[in-house]
Amino acid sequence: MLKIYNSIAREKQTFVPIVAGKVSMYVCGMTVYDFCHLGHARVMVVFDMVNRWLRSSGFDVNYVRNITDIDDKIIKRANENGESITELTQRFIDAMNEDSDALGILRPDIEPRATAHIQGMIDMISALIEKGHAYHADNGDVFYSVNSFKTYGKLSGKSLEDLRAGERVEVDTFKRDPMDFVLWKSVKPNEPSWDSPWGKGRPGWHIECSVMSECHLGNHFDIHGGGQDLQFPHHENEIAQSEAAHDCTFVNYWMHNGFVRVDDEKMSKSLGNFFTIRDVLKKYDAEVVRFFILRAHYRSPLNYSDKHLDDAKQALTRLYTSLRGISSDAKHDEQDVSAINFKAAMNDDFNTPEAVAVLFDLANELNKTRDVKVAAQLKGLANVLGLLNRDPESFLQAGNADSDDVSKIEQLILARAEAKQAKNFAEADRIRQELLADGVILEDSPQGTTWRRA
RNA sequence: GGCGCGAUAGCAAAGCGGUUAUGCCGCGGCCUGCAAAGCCGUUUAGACCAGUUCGACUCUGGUUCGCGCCUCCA
Repeated sequence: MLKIYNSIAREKQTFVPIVAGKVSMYVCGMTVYDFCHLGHARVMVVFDMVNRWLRSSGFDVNYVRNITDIDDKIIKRANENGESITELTQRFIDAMNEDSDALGILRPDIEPRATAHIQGMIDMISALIEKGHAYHADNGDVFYSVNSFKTYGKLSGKSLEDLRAGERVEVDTFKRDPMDFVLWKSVKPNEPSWDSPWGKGRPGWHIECSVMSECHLGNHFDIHGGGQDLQFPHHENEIAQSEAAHDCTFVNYWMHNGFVRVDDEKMSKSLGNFFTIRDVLKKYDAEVVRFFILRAHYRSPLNYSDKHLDDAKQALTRLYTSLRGISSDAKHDEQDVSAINFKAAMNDDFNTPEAVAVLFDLANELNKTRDVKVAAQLKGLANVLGLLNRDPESFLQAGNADSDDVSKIEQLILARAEAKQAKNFAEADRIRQELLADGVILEDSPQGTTWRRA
């Protein structure tokens, strides 16, 4: 029985899908005006893990992750770069896909783009106006009237009074209430626009997700995910829009992943303390990054530093080392105690740290027994998390741009073998040290010498 | 100011009202020409103060500290 921590209920709840055996899941994806950073990596990896676990539990999953390809920052960046919005967004969609592929993320079933759903947004906004939930203001914008939605604030636990009392509510004279948010922005010079009943303009941010989820998953679906920072106002506003437009519950389970932090502060664009995925991948193997994310619980904060990545690398190396020299398939036995423990952990709100601990228990058992069945168990369970898919040697020997090339390493190993043969241990040790200085560790065994990178 | 989350060993990170989490690091041993890896053993816990209980890291209350949201953000 899968339990999910439901943000809107603030507790773990047993997951019951709307349609037995099927799961409809929508995750807020990227705004494509720049490279993805580690915070984005976390959302992608976390919901990829959720997607994989649901599928391996037998659910027929329909996973939708949107792409926001029109918004203020995109327009601004395109103008700065002197390129078209289409060029800019396509460039960063391509980059996002490269990063996501590197991290071993399965593509969502559908990746809708906001600009392909303008008509749907116009339709929903019209419906909201008709029902008295939105109004066309004097400045030409269309606003959502938060007062018209009695349960506004139920997701984030905020009340309109408290929000209005907050210090940071910006005053906009065209709004009926300071908390009203924009559904449609009237056109401004040098901005893209679409025709609408309210004149030329473009959509506000929140409406796209209400429309794209409706289009691909219907008015009412199972899981909606995203980073914690989207809980308010984005997801709160989505609920207001969708539930007002459809008169039914929008989403059954809300999932929010925790932040990636740097020095105990949230990694974010505005703070400027972010690391792009591609920069991190220059230094660390993508699987190490994936493992680093998965060994923490998805709702916990995750501190990023080289030290923590190094630690994750060491740990993952232990798993791969245990698999060295054993060829097995990646099929696990569901009845084995390890699979039972793994499943219990994953079904407890996707407790990947505990699931990963099961992998280490198996690695220990494998090191002792060298049993092919244990190897298959380890690989099979790890694969559910998108880990340990590679040949161990290729992981252990993977280098980067400035690594020594393999032929040089093999030559030195050969020379060392000769020295050892001649009992010239001083020379043998000298070669070992020489390679070690270049980050190459040699390991002698009765079958010969193997190597890996530190 | 309003709302919420957290505090676990040297570092990271989970479960659990009483029984080894797990990984890295450290230490001792086995193994090795020497190493590395591995195996065996082992040192470090539960911010603070009360309360509940036969028994609390785990439940309750308070204190302190940290973080997040309330503005674009994954």
